[in-house]
Amino acid sequence: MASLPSSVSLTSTLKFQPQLNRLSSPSLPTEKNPSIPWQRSHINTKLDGNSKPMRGLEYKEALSLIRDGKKVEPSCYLPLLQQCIDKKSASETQILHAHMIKTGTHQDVFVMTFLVNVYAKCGAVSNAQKVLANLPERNVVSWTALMSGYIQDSKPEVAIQLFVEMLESETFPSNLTLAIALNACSSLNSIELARQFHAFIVKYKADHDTSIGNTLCRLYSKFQSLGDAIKAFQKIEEKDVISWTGMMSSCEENSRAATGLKFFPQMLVEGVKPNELTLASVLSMCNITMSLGLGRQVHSLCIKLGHISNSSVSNSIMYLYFKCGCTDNTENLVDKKGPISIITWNAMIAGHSQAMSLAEDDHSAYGIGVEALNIFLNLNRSGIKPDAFTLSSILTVCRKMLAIELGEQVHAHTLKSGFLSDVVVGTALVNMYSKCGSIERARKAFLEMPSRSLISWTSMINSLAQHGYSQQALQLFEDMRLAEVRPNEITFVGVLAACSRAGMVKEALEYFKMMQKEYKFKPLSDHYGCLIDMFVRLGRLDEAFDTVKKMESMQLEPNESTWLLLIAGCRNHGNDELGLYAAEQLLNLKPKNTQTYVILLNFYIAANRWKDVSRVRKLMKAEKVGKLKDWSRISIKGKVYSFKTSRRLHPRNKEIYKLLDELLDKAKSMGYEFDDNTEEMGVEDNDEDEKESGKMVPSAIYHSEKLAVAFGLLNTPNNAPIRVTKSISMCKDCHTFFRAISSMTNREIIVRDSKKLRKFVSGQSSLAEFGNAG
DNA sequence: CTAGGGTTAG
Repeated sequence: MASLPSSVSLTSTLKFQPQLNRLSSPSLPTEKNPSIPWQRSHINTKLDGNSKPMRGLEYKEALSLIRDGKKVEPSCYLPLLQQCIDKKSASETQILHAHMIKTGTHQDVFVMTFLVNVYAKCGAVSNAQKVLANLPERNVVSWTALMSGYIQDSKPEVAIQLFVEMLESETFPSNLTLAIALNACSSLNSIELARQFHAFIVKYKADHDTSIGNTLCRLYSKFQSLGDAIKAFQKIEEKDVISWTGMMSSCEENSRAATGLKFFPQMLVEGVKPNELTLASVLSMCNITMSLGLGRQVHSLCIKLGHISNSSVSNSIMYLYFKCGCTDNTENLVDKKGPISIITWNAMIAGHSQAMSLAEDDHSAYGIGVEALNIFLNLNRSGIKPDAFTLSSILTVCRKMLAIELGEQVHAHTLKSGFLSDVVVGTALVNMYSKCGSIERARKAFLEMPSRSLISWTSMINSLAQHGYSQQALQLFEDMRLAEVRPNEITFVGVLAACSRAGMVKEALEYFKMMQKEYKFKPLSDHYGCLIDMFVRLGRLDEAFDTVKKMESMQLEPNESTWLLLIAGCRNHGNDELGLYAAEQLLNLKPKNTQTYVILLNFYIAANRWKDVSRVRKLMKAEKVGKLKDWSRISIKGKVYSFKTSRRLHPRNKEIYKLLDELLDKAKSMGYEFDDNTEEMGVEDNDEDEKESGKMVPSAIYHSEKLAVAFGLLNTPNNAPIRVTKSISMCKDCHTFFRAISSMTNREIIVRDSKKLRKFVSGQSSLAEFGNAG
């Protein structure tokens, strides 16, 4: 038994309202109020042992006696009142209440106390209040019931007021009362008040109690104070499954899934058995952190504990396997007895969509995308209707596959099924169109949205910035602020990118400042990246490098893209010393990476440092660094055709090469000059002969994208745009050549390579550049 | 009273 302090002073602990300061101290347990408040389950508003749910017959008997207006034992009302709670029926409660008054039962304090509880739980707080007012004495149960009622009635402040009155009337709160009071703090969104209650709780050593501790933990989590949540959790003497599950959920809510997962093995070690909710929570965190290994173990645990048939659990596991690209083991997870639920379908599609980002290269990502589309087709064949989750996921798949035609079909589907008004679907459409090269349709989709979220605005701002529409991006940012939508860090990435593309140094620095001063956002690597990019574009390399140093001083490690930006700038503006430094940093950061070596090589080639070129090549050989795969692809009528530089794989290659040669001649006559790059593409060798001859750089005349475009010209209608995707960066010559072709053939040519999207219309080109989000 | 639980957009 917990010992109680000899006197209780609330004035030092609870300072919510001025009147609290006038409180007298509640007295110690008395006959009137005999409970030791923080003993768990000592007081319970539910019926205790002798009033288990009545058997049908007894219940009916009691009911008929009451209907007949006969007097019954007070305890007969209890199961009937319990029924009223279950049904949440205030009117039936009133009928019973009237009967009690008629038969004199309203003198029974115990039954009437319970009646307060019933009214409160049925949402009839005023009735509860009246009953309480007529009671000769109040106890902790009736006070607590009333508080609970007011919370349900969305009047937490009244509940707090009642708590104060309760103390004034020298009634001690039970652990349940305290838990309810804490919930009132939660509803009032007042962490200050919660801390006062917490102090009160600590003072009476109730923080060791399981229910109280659980409640405190969740409360602090809600107030985004995870440290306090963990402290509250640690104070709990007997941590039950709810404590552990709550602690882990709290971590998840506060974006600390990895921390949350650490509690799981501890829980098992302490011998607490996880239930379905625990497992669902753990799996959800596995999904966030992509913990496949742990996920597998949890999977077998779920089977062992018999929870695998729980659909939340099995869908979570399936999602994990798919998103980690691990497609075995998934068959058994689908319940084959009934129709597959839409959530299961969605988990499969979303899993594939996520897996695309992890794929080794674009080619395998494309394959996973095709899988996702097949699942979508099967879903439609099964007769189940796709929902907003399905459509937004599948639009993301289209975005990642750069499949604008498919995206258009899904768009039509969306319109037909009425999900176009869904904000997430609308945002997915904006991004799909933007990434597939159509900023016009992205903008149209954005304007047609009935409502826009922070992410919608951010997507549109970033899209405009990526397509080089800096002014429009900044204007939209101002519109967003006028619409009173609060931007976040990623919005500012778009804003700074817009400034960077347009060389607006002054504005960029202003927004950078605004972000920190007005919005209290700490700059991220991406924000610095935009500034570095801006200085690099302007050839202000010193300032670019200063920005890198500034970034380091802010404890932000420069990343791959930081160094890549610097290297590109140094190559364009001939700063060998800084460029080499950056290249070496990159090599430290990503050793054995093909891209890194190619960059290093190109740097030396451009600087005519041939000794270094051969040194790096030897190093690549010694370290067995792989080569990049180069191919270009074009999709015509749903079929995909792949091309490789200088290869003659396609059955119609004669026509293709003939057309290319013709176009080349014609372009030359119009002033185009072929520029065979000395640039090392680091691509895989086309065949053994070429390797033998030592020809390291295949001629740009027949680069794979040229072959693909020629094939497109041959096989699509005269006015159709030609869309080609390429696995690595496109070279300068192809760029100039496509400008010429677009004017000669009067065709729109769109090429998406690993970094940029280029659009060629009537001899002009426009560029969309995608950062990491692309 | 503590316990929500599968799947969507930057």
